[in-house]
Amino acid sequence: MTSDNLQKRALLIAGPTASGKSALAVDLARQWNGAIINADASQVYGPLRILTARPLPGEEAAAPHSLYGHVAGTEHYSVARWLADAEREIAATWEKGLVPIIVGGTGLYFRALEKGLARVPDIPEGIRKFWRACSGNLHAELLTRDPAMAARLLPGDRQRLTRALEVIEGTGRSLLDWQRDGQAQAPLAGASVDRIFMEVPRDELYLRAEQRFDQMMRAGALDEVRPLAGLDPLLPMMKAIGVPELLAHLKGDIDLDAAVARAKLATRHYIKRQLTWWRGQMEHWRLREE
RNA sequence: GCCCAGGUAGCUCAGUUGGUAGAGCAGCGGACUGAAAAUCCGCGUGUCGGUGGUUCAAUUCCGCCCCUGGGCA
Repeated sequence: MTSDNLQKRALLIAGPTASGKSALAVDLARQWNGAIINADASQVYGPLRILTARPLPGEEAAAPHSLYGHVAGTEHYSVARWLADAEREIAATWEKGLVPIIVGGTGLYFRALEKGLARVPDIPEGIRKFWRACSGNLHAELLTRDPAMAARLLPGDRQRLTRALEVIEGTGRSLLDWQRDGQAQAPLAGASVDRIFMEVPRDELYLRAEQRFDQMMRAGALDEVRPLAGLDPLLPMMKAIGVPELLAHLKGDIDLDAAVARAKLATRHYIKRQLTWWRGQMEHWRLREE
């Protein structure tokens, strides 16, 4: 029996943070004979077990889990790396005759999974570092090198301007052209896909997220963050909710209550952005009331 | 009880030499192609504590009352 003879299936579960995705994933993994694959950008980082609400060892034992905590905190993970990892895990899951259940809250990852991602060559490290460190007027720089791309970006959006600049310099072509070339990988093409978006009233979500942060504090979030103090604050892991806030407290800049309040606020803002993403980009998802 | 300082947006406050008011934060809406738990953009009518008076006009000036904080007794 080969996998070609079977209808390939996949289940996608998405939703804002604290909406109960992980628990549902485990339930469905048992029912469907599934294997859970993480689609949450921060949960990939090894050092952040508590603060990213990664599944507990007991939960991980209940069904196969992958792409959780498999990246070092000093690495620059990315959508492209995740997509490659996910593609590999999905294929391996199908090989074993299991149903991949992709669970997470990172909208961009799901977008890449379903619609693919432009195939842009790797940018030399030196070029990436240069633009990330550049403190000048990035929009003006881009305007002279790649006006078409500059026209699509706002002057304040340094992150996207940085990306556009490194691509035009590193490849000699506009990111716009790379994107127009079409999307390369689309691991789920040809598979039968079910999509679930966790629908929870916003007030309820905000409340749960705040309670969950208190639990994280009790579980030792401060100790989890303490060893990270010397790392480059520009590393993606260092921007995970709770990390900058708790580090600021450990440095003595703010008291603990203020740090906790800020982290909770950051979580609410994040939830709001997640809801906006799915409203705008993922209308084809079916809602599930939890 | 007396004196002083305040009572303006959900919160912290600014302001109007009298022509009914605006910042930050919160909140809300939006964008999103290799950092995405990231990065960015947009949205400000509220009995200006209450009530009487002066005035063409009061949130602004005056009287009284209520509330809050501080001080004196």
